[in-house]
Amino acid sequence: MAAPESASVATPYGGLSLTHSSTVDRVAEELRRAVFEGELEAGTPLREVAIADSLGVARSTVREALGLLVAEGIAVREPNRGVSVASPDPEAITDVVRARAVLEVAGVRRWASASEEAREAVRTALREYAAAVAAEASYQQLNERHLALHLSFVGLHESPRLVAMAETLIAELKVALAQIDRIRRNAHDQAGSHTHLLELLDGGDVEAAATDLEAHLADAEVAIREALFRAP
Amino acid sequence: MAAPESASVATPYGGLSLTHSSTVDRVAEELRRAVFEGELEAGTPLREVAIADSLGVARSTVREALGLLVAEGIAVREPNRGVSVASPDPEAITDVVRARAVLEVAGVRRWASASEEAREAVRTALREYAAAVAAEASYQQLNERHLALHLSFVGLHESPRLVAMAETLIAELKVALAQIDRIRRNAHDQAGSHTHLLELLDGGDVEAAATDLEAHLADAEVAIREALFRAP
DNA sequence: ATCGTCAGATTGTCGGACAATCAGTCAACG
DNA sequence: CGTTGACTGATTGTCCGACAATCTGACGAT
Repeated sequence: MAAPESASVATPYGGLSLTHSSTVDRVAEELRRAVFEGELEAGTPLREVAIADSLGVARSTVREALGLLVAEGIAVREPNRGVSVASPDPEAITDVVRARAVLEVAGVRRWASASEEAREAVRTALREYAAAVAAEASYQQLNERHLALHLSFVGLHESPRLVAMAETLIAELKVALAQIDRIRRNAHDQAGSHTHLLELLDGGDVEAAATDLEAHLADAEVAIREALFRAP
Repeated sequence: MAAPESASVATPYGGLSLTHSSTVDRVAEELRRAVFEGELEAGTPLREVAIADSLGVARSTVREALGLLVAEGIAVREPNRGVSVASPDPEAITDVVRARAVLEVAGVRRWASASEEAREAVRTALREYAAAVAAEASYQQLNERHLALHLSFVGLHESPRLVAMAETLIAELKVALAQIDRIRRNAHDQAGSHTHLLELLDGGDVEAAATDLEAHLADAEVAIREALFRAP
């Protein structure tokens, strides 16, 4: 069903794109990076003026960037008290994991009816994760790949909005993970578990894969909670 | 598990609250209202200065409010071209309905394991919807109650984040519905269908309810699409 | 028909300003 | 001794004015 080209030829410039990076975006990106890499501890207040002249931008610009972080759940704003890095409490962890479980498990259940493209995305995400594990990559690399794999499960829905939601959930989770970065989680012996999951999927046993994933998420939740809230 | 009160008595002020309404919030709320009530057609550009001195506030305040609307999917921002009311295209409708289906159906499937509180919320939502139908309430009233009912399905997850997500999805949908408000959808002969669904749930046949809901959403999608994109 | 160029409008960003609110201190008071 | 009230400094919420960069549309030149 080709769209009727308005006379003349179709333009051959379909493959071009240009990323418009506004100052606000760059500020927000820098703040995200600082949070995810643990430079900014949870609960740290993000002072507008301090950030502004630290980055050489106007306060209004910083304000707008902070609004973005708040919308993404990376930071929280208290009226007249400013915004600070979100400090994950136990309920938040539970809720995020539960929400993720809904999105990811439902995605996995769609495995059979998903597009081959989406399925292939899962496979490559797993490959890259496994490669990072084998190469004993940095903790942050592992995290990144691991979460990307989970995101690819949601991608099986082929719904941009569901993926966007999963992304903000994962962003919130990354704030928590950044806190236990130093504690050096023992995690990431999980590569095998994920491989098993994919085998189940390719073998057609979707239900087993779904329950597997659910168990994995439940495990992850208690692991994170213990690392965070059983502090010395 | 009562929290250990730090000596002395527990404060008897638990039931107090105070809603801090910033100017930004009020501006955003006014804009939402205008969009949902059809005063602002889809695609209408939201000029910062015009809104600013129309409401008697500063431009920066309006900018921040617009940022909120964009984050909620009610409006879209194009770089250097400002923000305008989101104009739903067919893909967006499909995607929103698909995402809703995932959240709502998964919620309904949790009926048995949900808290009695959440289940009761569904029942009262249905009652209020039915009452509105019986009273031949205004089109907007019906819409409001109908969507509240669907939101209560998501509430069965008892996950604040999933509910928040469903709310933004519904907000996006309301923009579309505002467009066909004038066209006076025939809809809302659906009260019976929902009552049937609840009977299935209370009877324990969760699966039947889930497939019912799925069918209902699919119907709604084509209805909306036809009303929107088969213009005279 | 395509390409410069120009004027007008609008956004993106800046800088400064001020009242309102908040956290902390500390003295006064019952 | 615990509560209250007043003071100070810091920070946010909001406003105002300004300017460069960018988009839109028209107009004329090639």
